[in-house]
Amino acid sequence: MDGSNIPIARLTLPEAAAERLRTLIIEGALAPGAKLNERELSEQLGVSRTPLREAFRMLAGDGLLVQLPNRGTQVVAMSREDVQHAFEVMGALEAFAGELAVSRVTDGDIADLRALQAEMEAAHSRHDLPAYYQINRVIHDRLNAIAANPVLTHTYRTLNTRLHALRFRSNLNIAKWNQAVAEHRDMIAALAARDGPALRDVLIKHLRAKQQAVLETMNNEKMPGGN
Amino acid sequence: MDGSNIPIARLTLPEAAAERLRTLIIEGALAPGAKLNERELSEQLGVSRTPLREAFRMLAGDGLLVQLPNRGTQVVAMSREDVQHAFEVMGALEAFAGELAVSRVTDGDIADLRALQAEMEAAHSRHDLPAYYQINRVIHDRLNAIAANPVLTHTYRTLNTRLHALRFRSNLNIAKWNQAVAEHRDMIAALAARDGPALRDVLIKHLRAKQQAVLETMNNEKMPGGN
DNA sequence: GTTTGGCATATTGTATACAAAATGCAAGAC
DNA sequence: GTCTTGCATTTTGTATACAATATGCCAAAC
Repeated sequence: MDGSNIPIARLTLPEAAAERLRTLIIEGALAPGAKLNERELSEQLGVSRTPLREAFRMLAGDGLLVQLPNRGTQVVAMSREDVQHAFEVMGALEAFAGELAVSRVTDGDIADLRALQAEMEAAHSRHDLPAYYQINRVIHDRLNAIAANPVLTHTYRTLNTRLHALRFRSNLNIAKWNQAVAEHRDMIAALAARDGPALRDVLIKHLRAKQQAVLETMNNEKMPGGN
Repeated sequence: MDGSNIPIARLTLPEAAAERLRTLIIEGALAPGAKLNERELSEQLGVSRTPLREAFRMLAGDGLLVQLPNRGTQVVAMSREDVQHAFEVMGALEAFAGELAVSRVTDGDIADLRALQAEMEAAHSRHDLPAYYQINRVIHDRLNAIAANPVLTHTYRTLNTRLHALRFRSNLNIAKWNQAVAEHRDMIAALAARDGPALRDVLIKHLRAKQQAVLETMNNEKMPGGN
């Protein structure tokens, strides 16, 4: 016996509801700050309020929702400061992932990453933004996988999701895009050279650029001083 | 008007239940791996199953409980690897907190920390372990406060709670205790000197020592290879 | 005109009832 | 004796009913 200890996935209603809500939030169908009416939403999702409320608790734990006692639940609306703080922590986490990756990376991993990098550059040169984002995500996930620390991966993922909830197709102008691709090249080079400190620097710089782009998007969308 | 936007605290039942459970888990009254029967526990806590289940969801999000669909909820039982991974991430987070703190610390902060350090050394020299732990916690919280990044603080706290759940009054022998106190001295010195890299090193070393102590405790308590 | 108080309504919080699934045991087959 | 099968029981999952709280409106007071 031993079916690999992985029972076939059967989502419970709260989990399914949470999954659905997560998507709605990230895609922006549920806007930041939006108040969620339990009865209404439960009817829309076709579940009763009980599992929906459990879904709320899960997403609140992930920082995607905010719950106020007796006043309901709303989609989190991150302030400029929140975004700054989150990106700072992301930077620290990814830098650490880089360090771990340096100590564990194999030549095979590097070959894989180089292949992905080539794909990314192809997407870049044909100006295919969606494909670029897609590969970008794969590369960062891959780095985390090489670091081989599930706690780190989970923490990173949770924070990243919260940031995605800003539906930040950030205004990535050509100059920034070029820079990002170049940083990715540096990243793989540092990893291939097993140069931890260099990788740290690249990753932190990379994250800071992303942060900058998102903050600029926020500035364009809402008035300064706003929430 | 502005009552500082802080409404007077009125805990809802799920929150109160979660709080209580958290304490029970950390104090070890609910042992790692223990299965939690909903009906039984709800009767013991004097609430119905509905709010208790919401409490379960919250604590699962914090990583203190594990929920298996249709098989109930149990207290998390961290493996050796889990502990290693968690400590690694804690180290990265605390090192980053140190960096931030260096850039923001005031002379007043340092005076406060020196006072706390003196208290800690007093507790150390009269072999008062509980007092030592208490002050130790205050100091680390203080460092986080100086870093002034709420996202970082929250992430750190969550992880730290999970580790506390190991009920690790780790076997802190005299040599290790001496070393820990010395590291704290170095920590404050590096902070006072505004030396970020030095503080990083001290904090990571400090965390590694803690990790070591906890892992040794685990080795003594259970058989190797075990969960 | 502004503020206060009270009521009607809407919404969240909690308990309970019912449904579905898992568990354990016992009887039968081999 | 061991393995399977089916049933009774327990436990978790979900819906719904009821309670408590918040919200919004309107009237009355100043």
